[in-house]
This record gives sequence, C-alpha cells and structure tokens, in this order.
Amino acid sequence: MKYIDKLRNSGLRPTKQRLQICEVLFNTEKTFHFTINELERKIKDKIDSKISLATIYNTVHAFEKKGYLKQIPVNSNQTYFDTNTTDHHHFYNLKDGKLIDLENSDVGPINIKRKIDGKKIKSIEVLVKLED
Amino acid sequence: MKYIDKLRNSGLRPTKQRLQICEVLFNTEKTFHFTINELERKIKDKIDSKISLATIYNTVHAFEKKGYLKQIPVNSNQTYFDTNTTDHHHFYNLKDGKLIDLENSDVGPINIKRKIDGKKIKSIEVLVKLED
DNA sequence: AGTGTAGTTTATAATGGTTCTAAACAACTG
DNA sequence: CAGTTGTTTAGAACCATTATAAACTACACT
Ligand SMILES: [Mn+2]
Ligand SMILES: [Mn+2]
Ligand SMILES: [Zn+2]
Ligand SMILES: [Zn+2]
Repeated sequence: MKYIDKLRNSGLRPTKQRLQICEVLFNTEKTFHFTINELERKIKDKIDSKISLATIYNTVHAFEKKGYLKQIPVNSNQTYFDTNTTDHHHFYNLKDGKLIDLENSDVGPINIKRKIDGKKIKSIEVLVKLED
Repeated sequence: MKYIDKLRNSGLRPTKQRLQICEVLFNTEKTFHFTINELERKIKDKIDSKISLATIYNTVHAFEKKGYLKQIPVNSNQTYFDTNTTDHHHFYNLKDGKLIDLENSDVGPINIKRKIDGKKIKSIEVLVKLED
C-alpha cells in the first residue's frame, strides 16, 4: 500500500519482493547505511519468504538509479549504500567498518574554488576516517 | 642507489623488483593516481624484465603501510592509489574514472565540529564527483 | 667467501563480491 | 483473458584481490 505508488511512479512494478525490500529499507525511524551482505541478513530476519541475492542486487541498483539510495565512497571490498539521500557527509570507523552520518552543519559549507572545463559538480562528499 | 636507503630505512629489503617499482612510482616530475592494473601496464612499459602481479600487490601494500602511497576512497571495483601522500582532495571524473588533485587551497579548511568518543580523526578526504 | 635465517618473489589457486544468463514467473495493457 | 514486457531466480561467470607454498635472495655472522 505504502510503497506501491512510489514504485509505480518510478516506472518500477510493485512486486512482492520490491515491496518487502522497501519495508526493510524505508519503513524505519532513522536512515541507515548498509552493504548488500548486511541487507541480505536484515531481509532474512524481517521476512519469512526468501528473496534471491540477484533480486537484492537488482533492486538496490534500481533504487539507486531512481535516487532512493546512494552509494558512499569508502575503501572496502564491499559497496556501501545509504538510505539517507540528502547531501551529507560521513565518519568511517576503520575498526568496524561502520559509517556515521555527519550533518552538513557538522562540517560547514564546502566551496570548491577550482573548476574543470566542460564538467559540472555532481556531488561533494567528505569522508572522515576514525581510528582509536 | 636512489631508493636503496629509503627502502632499508623502512625495513624493506631493496630488491630488484622494489627498486624498479620505485622508479615507476616515485622517479617522476609529478605525482599521480593509479590502479594496480594501470601500474602493471606502466611497469611493463618501463621495464624489460617482468614483475609478477603478486609482487606488485605486495609492494604496493608494503609501500602503503610505510606511508609512501595512499589509497583514495572512490566507488569503483578497483582500488585507487596516490603517490601524493600529502593531505589533499580529489575530483573524480565519472566519465573516465580519473582522479584530479585538489589542493587544500582549492577547498579551504574543513573543520569537523562533531566528535566521537574514544575515536580520533585519521584523515579527512573530500571527493568531488564530476559529470558532463 | 660460506652458512643460516628471515624476508621476498613467483606461479598458481582460492576467495568473494558482483554481474550475467536464460528460463520461469508475474504485473500490466487492451 | 491473451499478449507483452518487466521481474525473479539459481546458478554460472567474472575479475580484483588475497592466500599458498615452493624457489629464491638479501643480509648477518662467522
Ligand atoms: Mn551500482
Ligand atoms: Mn591495502
Ligand atoms: Zn549517511
Ligand atoms: Zn591525489
């Protein structure tokens, strides 16, 4: 019910699997960061039926393309996604590989003084690595 | 001769392979960014003998650990390294996957106002994604 | 120089996250 | 419904990276 229109309006058919993944990703108090591996576990916990790994990948990429998820650049063998699609920055805890949101107000405006001919800025992302 | 002391002082034996890789990485006018794949080609071009891929990985990681290289966080299936180990930021050209250095003066000082208990900041990195 | 030891290189295999394939299936349209 | 297109799925393929373990080499100490 809740996500059917959202999907239809995006040109994505509201399948059982996508709706279940929407529940896990978006029906939460707070936004969160995840790897595909973590999402797979979360889905297994919340859902009785099984969703294939290929579908999880497909869906995450479809949602990313529609702007419902974004990828966070970190040095890891796994891809990190974020359900918070607003412009914001991150702490990256090297110890456990967890991301923590930094609000824009925690960082201050970033003004890139240099320009590259024929290119425009798509995003500006700050990653603050944390160690003990 | 040039890199033998550097390696010895770091506790790394100055082997033929490491010295050759040093030539490719550090005997240059400008610093540069590379993936292992690109470095492998560069080595093949510059060197007559062959260095195994495993050694290239080993050496890059050894140099990274000693602080002679650093990894740049980007969304890519390959790991990006930088021979410029000073604190600086990057443009990332999404079209061709190339990095461009941003001097600190191009970005301005970044002041992280938030703190995480028991953690200290290891690095602050800004990635500016470019599109057409 | 010769010997012993620890460090290094190498070919090759293994790993593991991600993407591809193509057949079964399900949502939509008329 | 029937036809069409989009989606799901298990499994295979892909490919960057890491592990393995045997051959080799730099180095320290005679
Ligand atoms: Mn993607
Ligand atoms: Mn590394
Ligand atoms: Zn976030
Ligand atoms: Zn750089």
